[in-house]
Amino acid sequence: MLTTRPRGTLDYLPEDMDRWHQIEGLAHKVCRLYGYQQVKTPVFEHTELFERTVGGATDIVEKEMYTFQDRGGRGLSLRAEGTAPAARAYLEDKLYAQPQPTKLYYVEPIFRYERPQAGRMRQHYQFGIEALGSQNPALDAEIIALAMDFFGRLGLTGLDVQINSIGCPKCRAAYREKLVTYLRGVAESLCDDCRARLERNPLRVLDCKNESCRPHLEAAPVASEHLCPECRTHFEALQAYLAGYGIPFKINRRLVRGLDYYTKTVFEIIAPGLGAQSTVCGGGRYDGLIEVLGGDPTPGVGFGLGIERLTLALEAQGIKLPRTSATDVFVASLGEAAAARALRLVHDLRAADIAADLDYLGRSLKAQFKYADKTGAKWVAIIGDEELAADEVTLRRLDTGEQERVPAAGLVARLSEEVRRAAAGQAARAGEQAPRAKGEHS
RNA sequence: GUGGAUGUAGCUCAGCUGGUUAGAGCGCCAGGUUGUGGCCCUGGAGGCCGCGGGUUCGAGCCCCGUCAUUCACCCCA
Repeated sequence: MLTTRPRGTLDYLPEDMDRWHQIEGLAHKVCRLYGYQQVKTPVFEHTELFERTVGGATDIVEKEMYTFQDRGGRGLSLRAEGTAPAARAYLEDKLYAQPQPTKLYYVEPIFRYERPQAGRMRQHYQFGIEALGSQNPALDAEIIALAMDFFGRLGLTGLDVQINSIGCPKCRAAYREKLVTYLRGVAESLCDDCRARLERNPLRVLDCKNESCRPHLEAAPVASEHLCPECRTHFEALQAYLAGYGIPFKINRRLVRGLDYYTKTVFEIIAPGLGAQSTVCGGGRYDGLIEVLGGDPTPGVGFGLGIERLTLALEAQGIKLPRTSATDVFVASLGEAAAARALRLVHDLRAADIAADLDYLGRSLKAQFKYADKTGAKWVAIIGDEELAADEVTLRRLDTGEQERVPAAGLVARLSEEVRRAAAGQAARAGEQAPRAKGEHS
């Protein structure tokens, strides 16, 4: 083999795509229910978009971006994060001139140069939403509710919602000073990483996982207890709204997100059974971001939701989504004349929106049956000499083994009816499932 | 970037203290019925034992390097 897929990337194979389409389809559906509209932005952006918004002192910008120059000498980077491109599009494409607030979503790949591990890929997909133009805490609650609704409809349980507030630039400056003063006092007891972070990004010291730092950080001042009145009111309102949605949550006073643009609300949704990378959804408010990009002050709030981690969570809970891509009918034939007839029949079936397939390997009838069975076909239509003479086909249901002779001319109409009935049954079952899954979270 | 584990058939793995033609189960293909799937039986195809070097009469097994996978740290979805 000449080469393999690059480290930290995944091939999505046919067997994966049913689940993928259903997850993405559900994202489309839930977003429509909540009034969010889809955008697609380029896979690469000018590097400064990420440098200026995410922050130059963050790991993402310092060491994780796929950055390159194009042939015209432009400095570009593969999308390292979802919010900044969406915010850029909002400003550049003047979405602020549309009815407000602007509620957007996307399902797109993100690229970060990291060491791969469970739930971490160099290319991964995020379903993200962004609500721009309102600082109403009800919107912070809405996006959390949307995420939980989405998870609930997939049947996921045991999710843990953690929220915090890191304040606005006003209260954060005062708090930051207080924190740095405290940390300097205990600096000698902290690990090397923390001492370095103390100067560059002191808030991050708080969620250091190093055991030796823990005791010294217990007494450190936390942001949520040093909020200005506006931020405190916002945080309290968010909690009231979440309660109103019936969403259980925990306040995690050490939750600090690593991106510079966050203000006020930050949150994570953690799924059980994922190993070390257990956050399936993370986000928060970014009221200063649009200004950094050169626009008028415009508040915003959003989240990113990792599709690969979601998939791991579904597997951990044994949740299998139904197969949707199988062919409806396999047309088996015996002999050359019958094969020619089968070809025409398949053509007619497909024209009538019935998924039909046939043998291309000259296989025995038995082998054709095995193939039909393994590929998930629901029916096999058999054409042999007898059927050819009578202008009929033998139609067999593979799940029940029921078999009958039907006129060839009536096959399309007959199967159309069956396929429609099956689809209606499936829709009804899906409809029953949703409220029950949703109820498990309230 | 740091640390640990693992690389043998498409998949999951065996392979005794280095010793002749490298095995199993599942999967794939075919046959058992020249008109019928799932179960069963039989047969077949498929492996430069990740790659490169070394030790040895002899290496899948030992040593070194390298690449890849994987888990964890950092950080993130």
